[in-house]
Amino acid sequence: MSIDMADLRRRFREKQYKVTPQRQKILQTFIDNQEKHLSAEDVYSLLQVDSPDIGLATVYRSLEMLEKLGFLHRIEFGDGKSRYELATGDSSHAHHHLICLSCGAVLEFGDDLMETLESFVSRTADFEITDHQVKFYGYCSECRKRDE
Amino acid sequence: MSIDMADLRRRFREKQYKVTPQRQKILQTFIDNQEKHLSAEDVYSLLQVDSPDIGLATVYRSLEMLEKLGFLHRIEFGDGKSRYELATGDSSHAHHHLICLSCGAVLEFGDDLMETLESFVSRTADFEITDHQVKFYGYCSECRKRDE
DNA sequence: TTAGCTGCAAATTATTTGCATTCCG
DNA sequence: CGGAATGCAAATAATTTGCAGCTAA
Repeated sequence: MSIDMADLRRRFREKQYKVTPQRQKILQTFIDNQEKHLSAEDVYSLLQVDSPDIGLATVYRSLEMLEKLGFLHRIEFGDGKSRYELATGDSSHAHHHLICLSCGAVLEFGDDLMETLESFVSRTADFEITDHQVKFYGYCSECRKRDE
Repeated sequence: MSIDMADLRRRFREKQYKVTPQRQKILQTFIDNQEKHLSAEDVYSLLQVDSPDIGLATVYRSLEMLEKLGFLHRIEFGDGKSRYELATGDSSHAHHHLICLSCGAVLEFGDDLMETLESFVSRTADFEITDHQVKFYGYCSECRKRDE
């Protein structure tokens, strides 16, 4: 169910894109950091250790293409930079975030009610939905405990 | 149910903020453009006509404070710039967008199922939800008609 | 009066682009 | 080999900040 390098090779061939070591390492970075929401700069820093030769511009270009090919999903938390996460098969469809207005923590959660809402919207608005993104803002238990 | 200048005056007094003509005009711009999602640059341009003396930095600073006070909501469509919309009383709580991946159109829709989802999440994740934002990506009827 | 605002310009930050060089297929 | 991809540096674009002068309370 998860993405691997074989997928990458296959999908790239289809689209005539070249499988370069840079692109593989960038995708690998996401595979190795499943739970994180990495910005271009984050990916660049993580890669510096093993591949100090890779350029930031290449990271940007690769993130864009990996998103177009469906390997990654872009998310905006409103902090001025785009972040990406691995589009893991089925669940790629639902990435919901709980954003704490106090400490800025980003928690994840999965759900199923979304399916209901989605079909409702699709029917009501005559709009073919292919993906969705939900963000809930509020206060996490930690902060509530601390501030009460 | 909608926000007006009297609200602004009242809320500003509470927080010791000054009611300047610039701030009033910026809020007025949103009142006059209810259905739009305005970026800082958009607001600045709209104001140039009647108030060419207002600075872009002031627009940025005002948008930030108006959001903090709850007059505006910030939304990110992933196009590199932040946008704002009037936080209209109750319904401020729900701003859902249908974003067409083909033409980029942003349609709005309101719903009630969200309430259900919200209470579910709140219970499951021990997170006090104060606001949420939902984005559905897909294809609008126009584009589907054209491209089929 | 005076702390808070404003406009302007300069500084930052994220992202994009031009181009000579390198490399996958 | 040849077009696509890369690295670097320069260019953009959005947003922020420093500061001297203005103004609402």
